[in-house]
Amino acid sequence: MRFLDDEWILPAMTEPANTPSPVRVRFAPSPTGLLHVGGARTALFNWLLAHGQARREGRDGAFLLRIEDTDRNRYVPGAEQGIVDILGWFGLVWDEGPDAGGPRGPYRQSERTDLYREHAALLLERGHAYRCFCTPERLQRVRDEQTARKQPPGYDRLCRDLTLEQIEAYVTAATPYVVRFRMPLDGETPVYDLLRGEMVFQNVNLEDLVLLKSDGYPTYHLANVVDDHLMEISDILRGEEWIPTAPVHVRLYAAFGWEAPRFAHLPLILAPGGGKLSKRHGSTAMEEFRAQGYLPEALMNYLALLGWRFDGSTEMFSKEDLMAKFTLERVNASPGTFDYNKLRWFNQHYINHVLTLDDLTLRVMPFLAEAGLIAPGSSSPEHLEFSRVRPVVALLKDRLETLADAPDLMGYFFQPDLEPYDPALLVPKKMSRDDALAALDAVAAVLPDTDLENEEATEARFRALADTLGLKPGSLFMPVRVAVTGRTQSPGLFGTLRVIGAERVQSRIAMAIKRLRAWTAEEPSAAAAGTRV
RNA sequence: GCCCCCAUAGUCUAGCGGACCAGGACGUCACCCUUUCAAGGUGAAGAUCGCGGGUUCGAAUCCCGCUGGGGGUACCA
Repeated sequence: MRFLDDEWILPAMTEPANTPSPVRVRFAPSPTGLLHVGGARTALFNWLLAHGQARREGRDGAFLLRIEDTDRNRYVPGAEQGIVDILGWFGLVWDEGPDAGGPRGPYRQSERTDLYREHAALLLERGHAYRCFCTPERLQRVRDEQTARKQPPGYDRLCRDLTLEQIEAYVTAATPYVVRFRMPLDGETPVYDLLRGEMVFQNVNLEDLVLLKSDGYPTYHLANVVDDHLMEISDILRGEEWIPTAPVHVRLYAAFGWEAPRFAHLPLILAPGGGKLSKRHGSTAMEEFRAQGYLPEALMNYLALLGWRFDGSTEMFSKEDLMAKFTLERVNASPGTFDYNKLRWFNQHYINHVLTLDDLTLRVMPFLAEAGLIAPGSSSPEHLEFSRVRPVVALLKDRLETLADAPDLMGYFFQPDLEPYDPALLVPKKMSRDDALAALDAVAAVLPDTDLENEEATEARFRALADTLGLKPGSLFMPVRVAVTGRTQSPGLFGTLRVIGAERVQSRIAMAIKRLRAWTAEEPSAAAAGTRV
């Protein structure tokens, strides 16, 4: 199907009348620690806007990763790699970044300091910025005094109008200085936000923010504006905490003579009790959720819905669904509370209903290996433990809320012998020790010539046995369950027996009989008697 | 204190002037299924649409005020 010969269609194809403008967005974390879920959601929305919405609309969409490592004091070695790793695990891919490269690099701000210094100099030259020689101590003192007088704290602009002579004196004395932005003293600055519409700020309330620190590194405000312009960012999607300084950024673009990108300030993610989501409430870092056995799919689905909505009733969204349906227009402006419960529900749902058994098995294996239940190895179907783990996962996946639940739930399938358990568990309520013993004896007797592979036949046999003993089926099943698993809760008995295997089933029942006898002899006790009627 | 943002059940939300005595989901409770626990199914409770004024024939939906929650107020991002 080619249109090359269609003369009249050619011009339109080579030179579209209205070239849709490309959408270039960025996620710009600072490498100061682990990636917060809020940051992950910001990254997600950026990515969805560029790779999803923009591309669907026939525009170019690029997602860049930029590392904002301009704070030497908070820099954490290895944090950048951690962020790159976890974003990859989360499922995001970027077109340009410190690792991926790209035409607008470098993508690490510490490698762009010359650029910031040049731009600060430009602003100085044009009178849009000034050198401030105030010491941090003085600034602190000024703030303290203002607070004491119940005045709004802020820089008193002492250095805003120094004379040339004064400046020269400071410079020759090699006094350290910062470069501050010269904000208009009056008037107002409107900021247009894609989610909120126009927000108007009175310039009197805005400060002469520091652009270049005395160590020569830029602050966020300068680096951000310079980079976003140089990297041709079209849309800034960032956290709501940036709203207060957005007007300054707008003024900065104007001072440089640049067109400002569009802004969309994403709503904050709040903690269950209100306030910032912090350690006190539970996990906050993506790395922690990964370690706790959350699936990236579930996390993505949950995080997408925390602030974005498709139609109010659809809730299950795969990555592909989000790509196909996400629109910035449907992002909410109001903050949302992080609901650990709902996240768990999504995780459970993906584990039990979305992932294939093979996939789930592969993901569970590292957790089992970590707990020492299976041999470590690569996560692939070739792993020698795969065929052993798979049937166990099939049996227990419906009660797995996180992958990390696996070791506890599955231990007895992998260990040769059971961990010690309370023999009293072998005797169900309303049953006597002798009844339980009789049941176990009867089962033990029948086991050698029972084919556990045939669940239905085994069940029929056990039911008949219960009937002969005058027991309800459940009363026979429970002692067997406890004998074989060491606990009162397990998957269906016959599937459990099948997977554990005849050999271990027999030895565990024999052991249970032994312990039950011993237990009764040694402890004809009140506690045990009391639990039974 | 000052500046700013936000406001539908405990939580996430649908709703964008009349079809809403407000819909979905998590959570909670009950029942069903059942060999235990889950999962699953069915159903229920839960919202004076934060409050008060307007505008309108009519407001959860528009406007104003208040209250509440949150954010910012660094040579951190």
